[in-house]
Amino acid sequence: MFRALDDRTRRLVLDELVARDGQTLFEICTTLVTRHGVSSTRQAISQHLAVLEDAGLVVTERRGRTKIHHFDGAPLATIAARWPTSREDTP
Amino acid sequence: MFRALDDRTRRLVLDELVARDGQTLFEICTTLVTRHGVSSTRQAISQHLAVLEDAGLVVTERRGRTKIHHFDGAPLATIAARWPTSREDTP
DNA sequence: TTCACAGGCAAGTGGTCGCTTGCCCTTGAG
DNA sequence: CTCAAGGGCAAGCGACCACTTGCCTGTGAA
Repeated sequence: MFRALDDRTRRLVLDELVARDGQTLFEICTTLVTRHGVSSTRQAISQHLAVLEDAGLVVTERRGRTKIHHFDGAPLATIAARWPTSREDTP
Repeated sequence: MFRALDDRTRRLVLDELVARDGQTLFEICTTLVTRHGVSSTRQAISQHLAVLEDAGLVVTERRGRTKIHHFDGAPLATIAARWPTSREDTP
């Protein structure tokens, strides 16, 4: 999961899915190109989505011949559970 | 900072600093070897600490000829600020 | 002052990552 | 049925990363 976050494009994909949940692959491609300055092939985005998916940050849902992508922030909780995020350890 | 988290050894270093704050380089090396199964050179750990330091996750403090390392979880807050960690977005 | 200790700098190397290219499979529309 | 749309699989390539090796710089103790 930490590897999934270590990429600017993947973080932008997460941003986009948080902004508009339930997008398809092509929608993500176009919004990434237009809104953010990302110019990548469809395959690149597809591989990024695969990494995000098996990191648990993105859950997919087949809908006919399209594939809907949803954001899931649950894995991020392991970060806050592992290290103290702020000054709350020994006050 | 995301790159700093994308490494098992660096995450273990953070664990060690959370467990016992204010260790030197050699202390971190020995505790990493004894407590966790890490076998790395001193140079490797030094480079890891450098990455963690300029990610802001570790702050150093020169004390004579030794260097004390402190953990700082403040940069982790940017993660929770950027994406919803749990189901709190649109309830 | 002298010397051992804690740490830093720099180059080289094997491995992994991100991206591209090319081809294929499944599904819904006509 | 026919065929184009949405997406997946796999190989190849360039670039970055983690680690090692070797040498060097300050600093405190004897």
